Amino acid sequence: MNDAGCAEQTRERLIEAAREVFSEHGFQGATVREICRRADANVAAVNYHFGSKDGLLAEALNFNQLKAMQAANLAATSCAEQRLRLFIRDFMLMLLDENSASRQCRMMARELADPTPALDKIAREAIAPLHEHLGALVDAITGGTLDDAERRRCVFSILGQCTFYYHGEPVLQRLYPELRFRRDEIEATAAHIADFSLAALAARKSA
Amino acid sequence: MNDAGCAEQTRERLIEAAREVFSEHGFQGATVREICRRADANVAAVNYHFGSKDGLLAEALNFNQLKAMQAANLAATSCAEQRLRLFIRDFMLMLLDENSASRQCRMMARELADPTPALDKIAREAIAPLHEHLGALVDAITGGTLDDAERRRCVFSILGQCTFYYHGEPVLQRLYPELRFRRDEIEATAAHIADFSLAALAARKSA
DNA sequence: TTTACTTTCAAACAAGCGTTTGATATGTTG
DNA sequence: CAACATATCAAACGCTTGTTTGAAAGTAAA
Repeated sequence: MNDAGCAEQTRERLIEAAREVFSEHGFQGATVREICRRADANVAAVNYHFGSKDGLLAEALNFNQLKAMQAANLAATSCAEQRLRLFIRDFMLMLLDENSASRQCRMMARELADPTPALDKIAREAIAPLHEHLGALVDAITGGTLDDAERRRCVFSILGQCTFYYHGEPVLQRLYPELRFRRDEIEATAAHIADFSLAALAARKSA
Repeated sequence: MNDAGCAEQTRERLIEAAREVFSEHGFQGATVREICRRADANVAAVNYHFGSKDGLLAEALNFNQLKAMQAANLAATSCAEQRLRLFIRDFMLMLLDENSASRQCRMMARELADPTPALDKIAREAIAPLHEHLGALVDAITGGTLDDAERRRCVFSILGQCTFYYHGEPVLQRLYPELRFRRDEIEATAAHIADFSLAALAARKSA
């Protein structure tokens, strides 16, 4: 063991600080020095404990909340339509609610447009299951009448509506300064996206 | 005047190269040296002609194509539904078609998630009119039955579906390597988004 | 030609980055 | 105790970044 830090604690503090900084500034924009400053650790600590900034990112990635969301949604006994509603709500809260413990997931969204060494892992372990889950929901709602390309496009339409609020936040804040994403606004937005998407899927079903 | 460069030509080459590099790597990711290399100019040329990298970005921004798109759409005599179809098609081609002369617009999309000194100008001069144009279309399609918040959310739903393919491209390439956004695929995608959105708006109308 | 102005260029600058080093202190093990 | 491994730290390294400098080359006006 060591002094006050008590060994393993520095590692944990670094991971937590990394999740903060990565989610705020993205991988490129985040600096090792800033992470260490927030973790009250020396600059060399990152390379000592994780080998590199890349290694820290890999350790900081955590898909547990996303997996838990999907598991809970699968376990729900509601109909497919209602499960889509719930899923969109949970997903939007994860993306937008400042108070939720979702920093480790927001890190992902940050990197989507700007590949990092960890994007392969993110795509494989987090986003692919997300697409599959939504694809199954779309199939259940439309009665399995869509071919692969159509189902995929429907999944993209739903995800696109959700992630728009995340990616476009800086612009939305400028254009609509009065728009604040408090919990009730997030839920209303999620309800809109669910309504919008279910109406569109219902049209697919009858067609 | 000067030697071969003929004065003003260096400025123009720098702007053109800047549009290329900014649209490929974003403002942060782009380097002055890379821009000057492509423009066959000295590193100091950017600061001589534009004062700074920021100044170059401001000069390189160009919303003409976006404005032309909206003007053409306004001039169309079709019904609102058809005009939304056309608009989504044009917008998607602008965002995704490598062969179109749309680099100056793709620069914008790059910056949306990562504010730069020029984001205020982009939001004010390019994105706000875009939102207004789509809002008017949504109003025409739904018969003006929506309140401000609902209309805005419908606009966001449409824009979100479109920009998803742009922002998520690196991930989509990893998950669906066979997916190539050639012109026909872009048009099919645009048709899907229009179908999806019009079905959802039709449900709003009757409600 | 001389003078003044514009433009280009190689070189350097200061700052920030991720990373490495070598010393130092601490705890564990023989 | 001595020997060893672990963890931290200040300092520096090597590199890249945007920017600045001062000289050189060209053109234009006096």
